[in-house]
Formats: sequence, C-alpha cells, structure tokens
Amino acid sequence: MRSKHPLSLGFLEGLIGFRLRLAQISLFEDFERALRPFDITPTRFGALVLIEANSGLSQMQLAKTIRLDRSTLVALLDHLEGKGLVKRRPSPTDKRTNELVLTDEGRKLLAKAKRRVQEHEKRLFGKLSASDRAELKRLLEAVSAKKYNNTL
Amino acid sequence: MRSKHPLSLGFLEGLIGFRLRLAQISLFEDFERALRPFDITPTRFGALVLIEANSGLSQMQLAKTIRLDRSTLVALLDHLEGKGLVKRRPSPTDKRTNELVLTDEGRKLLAKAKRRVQEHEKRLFGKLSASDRAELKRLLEAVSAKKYNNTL
DNA sequence: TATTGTTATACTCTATAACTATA
DNA sequence: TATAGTTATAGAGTATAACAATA
Repeated sequence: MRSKHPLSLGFLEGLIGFRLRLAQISLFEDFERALRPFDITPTRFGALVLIEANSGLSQMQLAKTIRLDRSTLVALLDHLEGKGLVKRRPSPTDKRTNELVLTDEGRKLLAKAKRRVQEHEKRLFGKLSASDRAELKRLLEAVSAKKYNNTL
Repeated sequence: MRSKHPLSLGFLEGLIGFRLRLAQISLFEDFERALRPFDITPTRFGALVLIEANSGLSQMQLAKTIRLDRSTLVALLDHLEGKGLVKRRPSPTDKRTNELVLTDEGRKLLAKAKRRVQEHEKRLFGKLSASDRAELKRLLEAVSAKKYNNTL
C-alpha cells in the first residue's frame, strides 16, 4: 500500500448526506451483529414493534409505515410467520385484508430483542451527551418529516 | 383501509437508529431521482469524488474509504470506465496495483453532478438553520467516528 | 373501478472464495 | 507468505407487473 494515511474526502467533506450514509452503515453493521442470534434485521424488528404497538393492523398499513412495497412485505411476513412470531388473521370486516398480530412467542422474542437494541443504541450513541442525543433525534426527524413538496 | 391515521411507532419512537434509517431512505430516494439522468448512484458519486480528490489512488485505498469490498469495487469501476469517466492506469512502482484517475469527460460530468448534489442537499437539509446543519454534521461524524480509525 | 394480498420475475447491491500476478 | 485485482457465484433486499378476491 502506498500510504496508510487517510484519503482526502474532497467534495464529500462538506456533505451531510455523506456523513448520514456512513453513520447508517455503522448502525446497520452493529445492529446486524447484535441481533444475529435472533435472526432479526432492522426491517424485521421494525415490523415486529409496529405489529405489537398496533395489533390487528393491515399489511398495507404496515408496508406504508416501514416504507416497503406491499409485495416486499409478503416475504418478510412469511418469514416471521414461519418462525411462529406473527399471525395473519383474516379481517372480519374487510375480507381483502389480514389483521396482523404477534404470537406469544413473538412477544417473548421481541422483549429480548428490545433489550439487545437498547444496548446497541447505547454502543452507537452512548458517547454523545443526553442533550446531543435529543438534538440528533430532533434533527433527523426534521429531515425525513418533509414530503416532496417541491418538484425535483 | 381501516384508518388513515398514522400508526403508533411504539418502541421505535425513542430510537435514534430508527430516525437515522428513515432519514437515509429519504436521502437515497431524493439523490437517486436527482442524479438519475447521469446514471450516478451515491456510491458511484463517492467514488468519482474520491478519485478526483486523490488522483492516482489504488483500488484498495478507494474500497476501504467508501467501505466496499475490493471485489465489489471491480464492477463499479468497470461501469465508470465503460462510460469513459475513469481510467485504470497500471502503477509503475507496484505492478499489482492500478492508479485510478478521472478522464476529462469524468471531470466534466462530475462538475455537473456536484451541482445537482448541492441542490439535493439543499432540498433535504435546507429547512434546517445553518447552525442546525453544522450540528447535525458534527453529531453524525461522532457516531461513525468510532471504528475504522485508520481510514476516515 | 379501486384496493389488498399474492405470485412471478428481475434487478441491484453486496460479500466470500478461489485464482493470478506480483511483492 | 502476503497483497492487489479479478472472476465466479450466491445471498439478501428491493421493486414492477399481472392476477384473484373483495370493496
């Protein structure tokens, strides 16, 4: 190797988007490692939490909230249902839709997973002060809060 | 649909990682849309900028900095070289390595792409105050600063 | 007509392992 | 022995389009 010194970031240096991207890679790696024993990815975890917090919701509602296409959600739910964590229950009021609920096993596993995720958050963000963490959260919310009001 | 109201986020509500993830999705969507005419993804853009700012760097150096496996970088460079934006030049000092450089066309396209990226950053972060933007950048840097102390 | 869940399919991004040529 | 670039390959994650059932 010609040099062990870090490269110049050039134009990337000033981009918030670039930093966001790097932070997201770190986040994903650590999450994946921490939750691997449970076979839970960030997306699956999000689905489990949302089903827990909104028991009986439909697949479309869930898909929108975690920002997946409804077709993509099918395989994800097949996986969770195959592991006995989630159940699809035909809705009595709208026969086109399913009501999604956690099984007892799903609730138990989710409780354990949540503790792992808390530790993971502490690893990644624990070096920030409490006020810095709150600030970061606020700023990130502001970033994705907008919806494409201006045409590209 | 049973309800048009947003779902409860439950446990996700308090997670910075969840907000980071959503922000990253918004970021990627907007970037993709803005740079589609140039056939440039965030990763490709990063590669072009780093080659510009560190002309003659090796594939390994580039791979580490943008956090890709060296095998993954091959196809990316094949693409950029196929479009005439980048050139692999055998290193005279170490015959195992290539020196990566931008072509004139690469430099021209990158200049245009940078302007698009600036607009994109403004769309995403322009609603934050200048001090909020600086704060967000600082906090994101702190998050990913942990490991990989040698490359970035 | 429109919506929900599903299937079939394909595309993109990524890494792992083995190969080669050099160091 | 170790490293750089390449190839072959496979896995994960995603979306698009078409379909059946239902609204």
